[in-house]
Amino acid sequence: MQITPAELEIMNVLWRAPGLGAAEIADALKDDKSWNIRTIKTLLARLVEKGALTTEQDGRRYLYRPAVEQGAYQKKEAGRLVDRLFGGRAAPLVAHLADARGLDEDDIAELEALLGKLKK
Amino acid sequence: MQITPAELEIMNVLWRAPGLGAAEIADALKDDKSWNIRTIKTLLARLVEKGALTTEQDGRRYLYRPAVEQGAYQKKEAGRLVDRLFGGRAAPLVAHLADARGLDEDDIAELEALLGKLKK
DNA sequence: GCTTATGGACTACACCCGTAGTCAATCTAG
DNA sequence: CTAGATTGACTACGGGTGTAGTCCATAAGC
Repeated sequence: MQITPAELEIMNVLWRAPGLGAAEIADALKDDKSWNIRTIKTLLARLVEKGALTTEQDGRRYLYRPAVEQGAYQKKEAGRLVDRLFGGRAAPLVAHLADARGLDEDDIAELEALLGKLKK
Repeated sequence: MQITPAELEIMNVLWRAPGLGAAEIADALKDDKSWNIRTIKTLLARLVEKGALTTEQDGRRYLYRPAVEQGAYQKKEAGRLVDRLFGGRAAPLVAHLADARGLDEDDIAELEALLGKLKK
């Protein structure tokens, strides 16, 4: 199930707030993307068609909610990136992230906890 | 400078061994991808056109070498993924990677060293 | 009640991408 | 020297993707 970058914007909204209608999604996105409502409806239709969203009739309109778990999707995509760019090794990716964007205190603490658990 | 997945396969070869000709690249890829030499040449032409490769004439053929650093490209793409999928936070990505693919001893050691340095 | 806004369904269209094919020139094996 | 292989340049083409437009039915404002 391939989700394109534009479609992902929609998914991100619905993962945060499942069960919105097209107009509400448009509203949630209006600050970041200047998308015509038609565009959003096209993306919604494609996502439904490819099984990434389910619909529920609500009067004259549909309410949309994700049919795929955000975590599962993130995991799959992260794995793909690591394979494509880093030959499957995760550590260099983390090093790059640390360098490019900097990890803050919380990130570092979180990672340390994670490593501790992994070493167990 | 957008590099597509297919183009990235070429870049990966040239990052490892800059200065190859089309036929040599085809040879380096023949085990993983069953690409026609035409396909490879098309990808090379597109990469040159978008400035990701430089060429050097060598008799009747070209030798290709990357015009972008692998590290810089990796960094940019890693950042894009984190933004698109994780709202900019790196730690959840690492958690996913650890979960999905498992980090081995070396990875863990590497990350610990990295965190140590970051905490400085 | 008429007009206008809104909903979903279907259609459009240009550009990108993967995957080659054609062509003309040139190199190479016999 | 001739026939085939190889090279880069250009062309092709179907499916995916971003970005809407059209159509028809219905809801809502006046």
